[in-house]
Amino acid sequence: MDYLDVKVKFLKGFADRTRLEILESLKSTEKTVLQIVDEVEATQSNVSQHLACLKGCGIVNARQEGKYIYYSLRDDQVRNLLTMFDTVLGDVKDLVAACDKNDKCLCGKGDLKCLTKRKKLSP
Amino acid sequence: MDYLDVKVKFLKGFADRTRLEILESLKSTEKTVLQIVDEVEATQSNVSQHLACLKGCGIVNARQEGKYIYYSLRDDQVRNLLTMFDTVLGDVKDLVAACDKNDKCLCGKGDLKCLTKRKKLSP
DNA sequence: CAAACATATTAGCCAGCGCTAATATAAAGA
DNA sequence: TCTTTATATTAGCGCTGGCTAATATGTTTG
Repeated sequence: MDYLDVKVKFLKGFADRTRLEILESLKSTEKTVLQIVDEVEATQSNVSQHLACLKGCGIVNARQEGKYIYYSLRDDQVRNLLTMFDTVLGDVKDLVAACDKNDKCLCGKGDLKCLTKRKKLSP
Repeated sequence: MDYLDVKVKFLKGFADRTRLEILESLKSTEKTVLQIVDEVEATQSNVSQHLACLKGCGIVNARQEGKYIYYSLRDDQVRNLLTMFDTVLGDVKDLVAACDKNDKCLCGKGDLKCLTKRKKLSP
């Protein structure tokens, strides 16, 4: 696993809707798994898996206290990165949102091949 | 497609090895598709697809000049983001690289379920 | 116009990974 | 110890999306 692989893994850590919701909820303060489950639209199992993923990607930390496990953003660098995502998106979000017209991939679930769809619609 | 979907799409744009290589090669100056193909380990078709993707994600710009199309990083915000990735990774890259031991997902190609593998190894 | 060059598009394959449902582990309290 | 509460793990399904190979589109030049 070379440096680029590590970078890809790290970035994939952010590139998921549920994980972004979890990170958003951790921005203010550390939280237990159940607290996160309450704030996010996902099951306990699902949240646990995403937290394991975020931890493995170096994005969050875990701290055990009795029967609770508190998760938090790893450090201020990660917090800054999250903020920067929003800053950069401010400029381009409208362009990026115009999915069906310009591009073909990463359009999210159920919408994969915009081009394919377009062709099938106009025979 | 709400704001979170847009954010996910934008971040997915960065979360691929080939695309990161392309972006790295565009960091210095704008380039044509063939110039990029030369610098990156990928076919022309593959690079074209990734460029379409990066453009749709608002990460790169395209500028036609005669029969050539020059691609470049969208703006300095994107450039800063790329730099910041490396900065943040500096702290955690060793931890993130230790994949097989701690976590189960986003380990890159061919290594998907580390836990499953671990169980199969110890019966 | 035809040939050559540059880039984009398409279909199809298959691995990655997010989700659910069920089960396991672990800590705390009765 | 037995039960309850908190979290983690596993298997398996299904969609996503990256890759290849072939073809199409577009632009320049002879």
